[in-house]
Amino acid sequence: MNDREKALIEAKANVLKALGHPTRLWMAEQLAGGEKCVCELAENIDADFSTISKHLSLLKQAGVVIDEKRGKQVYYRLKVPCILNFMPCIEAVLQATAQTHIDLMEHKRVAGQIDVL
Amino acid sequence: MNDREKALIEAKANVLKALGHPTRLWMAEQLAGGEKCVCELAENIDADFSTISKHLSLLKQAGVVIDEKRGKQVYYRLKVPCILNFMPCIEAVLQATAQTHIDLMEHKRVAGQIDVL
DNA sequence: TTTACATTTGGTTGTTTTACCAAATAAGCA
DNA sequence: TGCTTATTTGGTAAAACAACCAAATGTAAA
Repeated sequence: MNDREKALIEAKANVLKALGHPTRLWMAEQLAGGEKCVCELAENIDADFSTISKHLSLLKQAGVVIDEKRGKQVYYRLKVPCILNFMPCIEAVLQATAQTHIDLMEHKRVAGQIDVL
Repeated sequence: MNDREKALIEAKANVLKALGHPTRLWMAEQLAGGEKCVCELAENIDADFSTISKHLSLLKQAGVVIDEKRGKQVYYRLKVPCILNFMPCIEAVLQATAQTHIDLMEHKRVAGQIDVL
């Protein structure tokens, strides 16, 4: 792997990492419905304003959102809306995992191993 | 946001976080081409075997991959192949960011501000 | 049944992330 | 102008992460 490839994969990982936090992912999902100001987002997040601001700034620096100040408020919106197209697939991962757990449990029952635990 | 929604968003963020590391993202991309054993992946990664193993185990715990031991080797594969479908969109984010930088620089030139920096 | 190989686990350390508080900044309004 | 509201920035402590080394495990082959 050469330097260019390495830089590319790092950049991509960085975008995914930005979305890899519950608060930030939630924010991105909210913004999929259109731009919101910080205060609107904050209404539904139980965290300090400064924390919220830092999450937004991280999303911005990762290139996921852009901000625009209008009057007293700052509005954020998704820079590239496709960013949430893959949620169905992420959910499929979760479902596959859940199914694995169910299968495991059912095997246990079949084998009668629950009783001995 | 209720508990169930909270748990769901945390689970989804966890999958994204798992992919949000260059080594792990690279591994996932490799596995998109079919299963590989640890040693095959390791060939192209400059890190301790134990580090590699831990990255794989994190991907597994996030539900992104599954492993199977065959003989002396352990083979990993993507559990839900769609997981990489969104790379084009991630790349679009990077490109949008790059474009912003280019625009910024061009404005600077137009305004002749480079000289005064 | 030793020996060698492939991989994982446990422990440690340095780095990064996250959250909070307090203080700074920026804009509109009295 | 001075006040209030909206948001960001700086500092700090606690938690999580990533990498390494050494040691353990499981499997195959000698």
